[in-house]
Amino acid sequence: MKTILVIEDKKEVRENITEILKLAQYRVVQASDGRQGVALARSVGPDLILCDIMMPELDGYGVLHILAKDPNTARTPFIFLTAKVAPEHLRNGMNLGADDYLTKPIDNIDLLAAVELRLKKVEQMNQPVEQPGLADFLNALHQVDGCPYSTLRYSKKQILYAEGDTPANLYYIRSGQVKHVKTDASANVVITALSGAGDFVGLPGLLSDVPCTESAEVLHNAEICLIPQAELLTLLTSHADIGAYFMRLLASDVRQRDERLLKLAYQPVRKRVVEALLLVYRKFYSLPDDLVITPLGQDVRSAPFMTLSRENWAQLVGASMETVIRVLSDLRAEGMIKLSGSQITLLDIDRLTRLKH
Amino acid sequence: MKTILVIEDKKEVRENITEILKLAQYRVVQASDGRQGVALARSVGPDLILCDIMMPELDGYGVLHILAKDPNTARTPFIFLTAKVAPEHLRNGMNLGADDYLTKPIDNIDLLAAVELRLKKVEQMNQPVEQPGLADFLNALHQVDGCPYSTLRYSKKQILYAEGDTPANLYYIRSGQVKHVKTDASANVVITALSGAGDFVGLPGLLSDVPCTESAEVLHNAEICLIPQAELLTLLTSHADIGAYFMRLLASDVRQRDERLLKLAYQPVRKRVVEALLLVYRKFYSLPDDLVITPLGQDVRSAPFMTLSRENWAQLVGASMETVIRVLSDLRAEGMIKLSGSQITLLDIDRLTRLKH
DNA sequence: CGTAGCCTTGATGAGAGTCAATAGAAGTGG
DNA sequence: CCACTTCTATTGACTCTCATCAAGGCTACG
Repeated sequence: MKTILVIEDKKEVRENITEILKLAQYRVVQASDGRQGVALARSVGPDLILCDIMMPELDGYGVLHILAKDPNTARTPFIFLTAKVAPEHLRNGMNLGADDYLTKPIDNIDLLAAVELRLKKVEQMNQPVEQPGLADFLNALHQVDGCPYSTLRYSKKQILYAEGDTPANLYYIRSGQVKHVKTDASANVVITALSGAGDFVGLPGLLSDVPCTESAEVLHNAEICLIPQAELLTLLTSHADIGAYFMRLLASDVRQRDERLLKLAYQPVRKRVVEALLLVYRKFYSLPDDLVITPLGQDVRSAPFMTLSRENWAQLVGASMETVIRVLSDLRAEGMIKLSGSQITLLDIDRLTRLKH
Repeated sequence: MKTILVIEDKKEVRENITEILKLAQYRVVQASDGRQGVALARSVGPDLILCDIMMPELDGYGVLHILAKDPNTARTPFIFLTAKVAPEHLRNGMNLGADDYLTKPIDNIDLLAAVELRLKKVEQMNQPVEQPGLADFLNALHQVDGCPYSTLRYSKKQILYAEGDTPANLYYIRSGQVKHVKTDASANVVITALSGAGDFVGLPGLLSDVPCTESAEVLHNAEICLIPQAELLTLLTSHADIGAYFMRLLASDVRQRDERLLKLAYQPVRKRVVEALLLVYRKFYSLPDDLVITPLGQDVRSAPFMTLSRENWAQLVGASMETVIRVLSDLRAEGMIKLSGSQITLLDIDRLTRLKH
């Protein structure tokens, strides 16, 4: 129920208005002079204010002037009530920021119409503007031409950002594959994540102010959009849905890493290698039909085999390269995969998936 | 620069108004009848519309009626210009939703004042409401009484949420310690994170719609605020700064996990045990002075030793309990720590920090 | 045709997990 | 308050996975 504050010194008029408003299902708060009106406006926080102009103590102009300065009441629609019909008075009130102006004797219909309209207007204003949201943002990234962000082609082994960099962009992968690696003092490397078409890269780095603690390197020739940090921040603050989307992405990143943490801690290398094979396969070579994104027309699934250096596999598994090679040889001997150079083909995905150890 | 659309059929009046507005540094678009006015309003998207009432083709009421229904123009302030001063006409216009009403002959000062005021009003409305933001949100969580969220006391071993749950709350730890664990099919457990006073727990779980893949368990008696999911979502959409804050938290979570992934993959148990000791010490027992949060008056640093079961240490390190115990015995033999039951005291933090293997 | 960069296989040993038995600590109930 | 149970910590013995070092093969490319 909406609350309306009526500020009017003449009791009769005030109660008459109150009665009508109450009949129309509004909650009404009455003030008999300007000073009291301001106090009530502040304490009650009405949804709309009806205010007489000519009053003792503090007149209507004064009330509006005061309330317009208070951020808590500045947005409340304010309607003047008065007998004055001279144009210059009307101007006076409107130029102070009143939203409407009812002249006495007040017609009931006019009163209710004016009140209802102003309440509706406020409601309308408070609804978030229908801005281009998440969907448009994502679509824009796929525009072949007219994409609002600069798009670059990267070739194998190029670095998007390295540890220690202060990143200036968020990267959106239109096509290609990117690995995120983290290196320690003894030059040990793990691949912390893989990104493919449709993924964003570099978000955690952009959000913390400290320099990157990981680097991103292109695995296969890629086409990547750069979204400047400033632009990203604007998007995030102005579009709640885009913020929510990125938050979900981060949340899922956290989960994926937890998963890997658990596996790394307790599963033998053999199992981890198989998981890595399936991970890469699912990520890059076998998207479910409804998720296939082929912005440039190529069907990623058509790739007959996976190509990743043994070193990369090792970094993904978290084991030495020799060990990974041995496991791969075993799997080949068991007829589950085919190896030819750096190309690996999964021959029996079912068996790999069911593999217990 | 603001754009103003002037809809007026009389060329002389229109150009006069245009001239004045241009002098006042507005961009002006002119329409000579209502139909054209509507078209221009839609294509140009002006910041304010001045519109005559009496016009051929489509009169001012009609223009307002149409534009008020179009979500793209409904928010644009609309000012009527007319010679009509009869109150009922004024009502007519205002009840359609006009924001002001200037009577001809138009006084330049009034025109500029009215235009400026309405533009200012829109700007004011578009500014996000000065709601309590991030700082207030965080403060509210620490209110001993009057905390807007229900606060519960949890005792050791209580579960906040378990794997498979669909979480309904975000948890804020006012005091105490919580561990996040992840379990696999063979009942292996890793602690993926530790949370203490001032941390939020359960964010990733709330953001993805799939059930939890980890669980959270209280380590030491804790006092925890529950923030309902719905409330959180409201906060996130309405307060960009709170959203940004949580995003940063998630980003830092991702980084921490990457860090652990690397260490788990390549560092020997001994090193990992030492890291875990220092991690827990830094997290729970030696906050830098400016970060000590003692909402309930207790100084966490005063704890003389760390208490965590050997099993927990093992899960944190990602190694078997026996192995961890052996490493701890070694460290004791080397004089770096003191063991008495489940209590561990760090005797030589410097040496532990510098330890290479 | 040579060379650099991968990939592969072998031998070896240290690190870390498992199982099992014992020693303390911390509750529990009479 | 003490005996009893139950959990938790510790130590030992054994096994096995996996990293390391080393050497040889394969492939691609100039």
